[in-house]
Amino acid sequence: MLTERQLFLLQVIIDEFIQTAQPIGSRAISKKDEVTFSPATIRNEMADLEDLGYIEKTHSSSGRVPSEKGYRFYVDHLLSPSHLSQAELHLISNTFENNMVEFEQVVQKSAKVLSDLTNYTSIILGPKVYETTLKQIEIIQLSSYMAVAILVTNTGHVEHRSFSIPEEIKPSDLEKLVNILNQQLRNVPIIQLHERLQKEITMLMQKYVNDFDGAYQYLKAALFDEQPVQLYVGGITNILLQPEFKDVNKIHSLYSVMEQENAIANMLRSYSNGIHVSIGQENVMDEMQDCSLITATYSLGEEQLGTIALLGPTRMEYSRVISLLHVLSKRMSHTFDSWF
Amino acid sequence: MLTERQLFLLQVIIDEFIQTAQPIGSRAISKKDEVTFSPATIRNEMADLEDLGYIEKTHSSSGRVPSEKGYRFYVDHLLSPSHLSQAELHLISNTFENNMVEFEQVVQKSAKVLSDLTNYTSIILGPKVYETTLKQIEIIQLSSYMAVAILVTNTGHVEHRSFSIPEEIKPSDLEKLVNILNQQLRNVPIIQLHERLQKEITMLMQKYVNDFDGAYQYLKAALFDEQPVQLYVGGITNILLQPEFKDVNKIHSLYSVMEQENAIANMLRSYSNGIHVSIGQENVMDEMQDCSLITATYSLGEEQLGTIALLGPTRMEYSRVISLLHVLSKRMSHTFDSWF
DNA sequence: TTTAGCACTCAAACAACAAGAGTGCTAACA
DNA sequence: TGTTAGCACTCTTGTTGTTTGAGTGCTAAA
Repeated sequence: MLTERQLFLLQVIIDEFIQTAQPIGSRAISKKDEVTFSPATIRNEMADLEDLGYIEKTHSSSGRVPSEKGYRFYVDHLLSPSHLSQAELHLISNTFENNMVEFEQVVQKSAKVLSDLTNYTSIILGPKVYETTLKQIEIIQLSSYMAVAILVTNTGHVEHRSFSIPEEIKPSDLEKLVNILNQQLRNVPIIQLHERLQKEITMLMQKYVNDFDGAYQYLKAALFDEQPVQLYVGGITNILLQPEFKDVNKIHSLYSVMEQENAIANMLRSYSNGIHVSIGQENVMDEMQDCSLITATYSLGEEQLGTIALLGPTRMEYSRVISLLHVLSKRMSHTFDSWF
Repeated sequence: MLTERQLFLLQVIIDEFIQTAQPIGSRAISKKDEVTFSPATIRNEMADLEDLGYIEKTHSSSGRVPSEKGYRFYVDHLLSPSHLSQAELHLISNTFENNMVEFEQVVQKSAKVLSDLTNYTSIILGPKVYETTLKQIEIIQLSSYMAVAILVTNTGHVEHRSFSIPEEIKPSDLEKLVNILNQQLRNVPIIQLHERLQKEITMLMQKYVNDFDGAYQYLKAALFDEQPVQLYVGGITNILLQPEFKDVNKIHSLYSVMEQENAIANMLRSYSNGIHVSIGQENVMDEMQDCSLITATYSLGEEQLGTIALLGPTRMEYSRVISLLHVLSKRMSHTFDSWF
């Protein structure tokens, strides 16, 4: 168990290191106003904290630096909730007052405001469409052999896909098909579309639509193939401002993994409700083991829609970032709720 | 005027430097099989080439490095068209044989194949929608106070925008409005939409639709506000592999400017038909003055649609990149032509 | 005109050294 | 018994000097 004084010193060391990125020495600590005891005492305590694994030396006669275990303890036990400044709250409010009416817009602006306020990199996983329901399907013919299929969900999400129409299929067939699809599938959850289509509607359609099989084959690919994940990244260059990323190789490996949107998306999806902090080696992705990742979720009603995250060095302003994510995820959820 | 031998030496120096990124000395050149004269002779010639400004020394006793004037001369007069390898052509063919049916898909895959083949960064400006014509407008009501407007062009491009409906407007009004819009505006070039709407149709609409002014105000914002530019970037991390970008500050300034999509898009738009090479200081953007940018255009019929570009260090494989852009821009144009 | 020879220059790598920040330990102190 | 002053020791950082090697320019001979 740590003594009061050790807790205090650990907090001072981590707070200081987060600000300066420099190893902290006993003399520097003793100079602080809040500190009443001498460098020698501090050295003794620091030796103990080091034995316990909370801080480390970069070399045998250097000052101390928080270890990952130290950050973990700090996040779990020492964090005082930081209150955001008026200016920060104002900036967030401004972003959301801008009368936004689209998911994409909200998510994109949130990513921007997060990265602007923190100087870290924000990653937001766009709202998943699975739980939404179908509002309408449209097929619009562009030429005799091309058409675009459009699918609208109850949340105003629009998917579209162009496809080529085989010659055998007449426009009238296509029209009938769309009518049937809309009649039968309206308000069906997107995730059930494919199944419902195969089980219940195939028979019906074959009866009314000539060459249903041909049409269906094309339409299926156009409408129900899996859609690309939507990942919004803000302030990717902020990483370059951090002194821990002076090395081009580090930057390269981190940026490379950021390009793999699917992997990032899956990783983000794996976090449940609430705020999660992954420090250094705790991260699943190897390339992020010099970083900390803080995640939160946003939702529509009870339904968790997506994840917002901030990526920075392990020397992160945990307190501020957590408060910010808290405010922003609430704000996003609130905005979405207000629409429906 | 340069002598034959000077031309030859300039070519050798630039070719060699493009491969190695190291200053080239007289001895290294003399060792090449094609070179029959001695290091001393080469030194004399190099001194002349330096006086003329085509090559430079990095310090007083170093080997020579091409100057920007040297690259410019190389590109204008010395470039031998490189023939692409079977493997390269194959990779491009594979990309395009994948039965693509959408602009976005073609552009995105092209960006990827370009960056993969070159290890530079590809930037593609998405097809402009101005010259396309309106195929159809749809308005789909999501709830009593929200709707999504969808606009489809003859090229299968889909724009959509959610908007909130003021209470005064009845669904029936909305429906009438859409009908009139479709009747009057079908096949009108997108760029003329706004003007046509104001000049010719306002009167008609006011007659049939209650509270037209209210509805129009909302719809206008939803449909006709300027759309965000579409910029596709491939292989942004490739820049980090180049030895000239070991410095984090350089990377930061370049990446920062790449984030300003509008500025990049405008810059790319300013290039006319054909292939253009901007070397170092020739670039309009300050942040790119250590880079070379090579641009080409793609089109639909006679209509220039967009720009594809490659960004790399001034020490770029000009010959190969130009050949590649040539092939790819043709291939893209061809694909689009085949659709319409 | 070309080339061999040679003196000269500069960057890069390395060692030696001083300064400074910080530590651990011991002994004295409250 | 916990705290602190004092001191020897360690390691990084910055400076300076040296060596090595690649490359140049110039001169004189072929």
